[in-house]
Amino acid sequence: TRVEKKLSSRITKAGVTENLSVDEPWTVLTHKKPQKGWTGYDPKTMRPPPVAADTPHMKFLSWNVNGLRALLKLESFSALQLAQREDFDVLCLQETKLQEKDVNAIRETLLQGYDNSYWTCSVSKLGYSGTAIISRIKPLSVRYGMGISDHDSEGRLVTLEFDNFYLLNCYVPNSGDGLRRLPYRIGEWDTSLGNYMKDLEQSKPVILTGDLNCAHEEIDIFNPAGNKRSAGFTDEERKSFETNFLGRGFVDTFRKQHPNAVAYSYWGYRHGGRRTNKGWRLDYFLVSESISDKVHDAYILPDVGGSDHSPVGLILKL
Amino acid sequence: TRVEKKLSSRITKAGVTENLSVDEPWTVLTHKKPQKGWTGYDPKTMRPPPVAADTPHMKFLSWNVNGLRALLKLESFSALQLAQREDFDVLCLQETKLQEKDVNAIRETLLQGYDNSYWTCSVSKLGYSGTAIISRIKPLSVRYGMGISDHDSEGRLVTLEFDNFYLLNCYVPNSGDGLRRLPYRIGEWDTSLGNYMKDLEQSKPVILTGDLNCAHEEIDIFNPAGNKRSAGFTDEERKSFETNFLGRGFVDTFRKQHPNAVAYSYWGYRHGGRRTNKGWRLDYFLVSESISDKVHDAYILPDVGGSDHSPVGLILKL
DNA sequence: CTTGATACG
DNA sequence: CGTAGCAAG
Repeated sequence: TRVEKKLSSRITKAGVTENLSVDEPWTVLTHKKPQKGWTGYDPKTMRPPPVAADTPHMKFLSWNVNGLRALLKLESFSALQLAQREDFDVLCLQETKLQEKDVNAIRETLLQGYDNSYWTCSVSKLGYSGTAIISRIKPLSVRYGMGISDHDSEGRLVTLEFDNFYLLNCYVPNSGDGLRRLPYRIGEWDTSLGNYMKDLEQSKPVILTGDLNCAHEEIDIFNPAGNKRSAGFTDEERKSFETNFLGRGFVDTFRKQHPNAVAYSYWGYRHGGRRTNKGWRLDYFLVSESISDKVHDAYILPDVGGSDHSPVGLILKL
Repeated sequence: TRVEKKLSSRITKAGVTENLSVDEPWTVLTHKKPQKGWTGYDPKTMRPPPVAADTPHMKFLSWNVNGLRALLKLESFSALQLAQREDFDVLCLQETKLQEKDVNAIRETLLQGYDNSYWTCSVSKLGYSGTAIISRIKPLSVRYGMGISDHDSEGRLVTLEFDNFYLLNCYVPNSGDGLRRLPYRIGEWDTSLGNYMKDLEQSKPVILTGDLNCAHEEIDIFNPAGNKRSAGFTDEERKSFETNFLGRGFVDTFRKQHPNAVAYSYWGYRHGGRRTNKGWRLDYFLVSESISDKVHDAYILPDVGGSDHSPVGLILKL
């Protein structure tokens, strides 16, 4: 079964593998061309420019892996190689789909050099949702969930406290087929999360990363008109995104850095979305306004395969 | 997904493929050596001796395919090649795991030259059980089930009437984990099936083939001592096999032909059973005593892969 | 289309 | 270990 998986990945995801070949998705990008004063990442390598050697900074990667065990079975994927190539300090994962009983075995083998890892699993539905933060640096404190039992049974949120900020890794509930969960998502989850972030912000700036399950604007989705009633692009979710996050002082770092970039972080498996770049930008780094000018770059790594999402990155000057 | 399946089959089932390479399973066989007057099949090719050109006969193959759609996806499997190689007149399948809605598409593409096919599916549990008979010759009549509604909802039995016999293709209920279904299996199914066969026998001889889910004697299983409480080798099932079938005048054709052959037709996937020949003989051709001397040969084709069972064969002189 | 849990073998 | 249906995305 291992071998089978690995071969299939090679076959079906050819070109979106570890060798960083620049594939379709990027060719239709309309990033601003690099120009004098450009701070964005290189549209050819899709990697950010180096940070000056004397500038203290931290590098974050955030990735909805759509099942961590499946990812780790892929021959085309190596966590170690990803770490060496991207050199992140902190890795945030969403949709690990792990059960509590599987966490220990995985945490110990996943990544050497990142000895601080914090995992949360859905206790209501096994093998569903699940998030984790894996860090080189030991945080000052850890919190699982937001302290509201209605929102904390699906392993969707981990908060780490560092010296200069809180880092929140979140997998926002999908509104689901027929938008059955839209009321919960908008009326309860998003508002509670916004409140929780504002609470934390009273002591330190906040970074929220993860799959926020909302493509904010038309530029963030391949077919805006056709998806007005699709989970993740309803007016309600987009409005909620603005009201609860942007309107409360959190900055969409990628969009701020790359105002005109058509760049996606998710491509559904269903209709060859990745091949045809029928994507959505659902994965974010939002930061408190007070630290938004410390962003060296926010970026997306669409060449990293193994999931229906690609990782997104943030480099923050300290 | 197609490609994936096919590759995996090549890899995991190497050696048990279409090229008829004689693999492990057979090397420990203790068939009687071919000798003067030997009528059994060649232990090297595992195929029966030819029938004299002027002897009218029919050739039957019977196979628990463990999911027909999965089998047909395998690159290593071709129904046409199987038909050409084995030249059967009638093919009986068990555990097709088809739903009614999938039958038509499959029946039309499965085998040219075998235009008479009769399919039955479980209506109680979708994708469970299911049997079929595929024939060159058009039968005189067809019957699905045995006319007892308690036993007819899982698509386990098809009866075809030919000129000189009834052919029953059956997938006997597995007694299940913890032997939870043993009482039903013994007390209801086996007895009802025996009665049904005796009823039919009043008009014509009967042939029963299929996965009878019982290894009759110690010789029919790799580890008799360790499986005394395993479904398929309990004393209750073995006794029922004798009482309801052998004791009522139906002959185990393979065992009659090859009294000392250690030969299996099933190897569980769970512990590399096929590789190590940890097998069971669960698949049979039983025939009415009145035609038991018309058996040219009964045999097993352990070199045919793609399922946890191998096909079994019968050649009957007419 | 893909993951994972579950039933069944 | 493997097939299949199911929920979920």
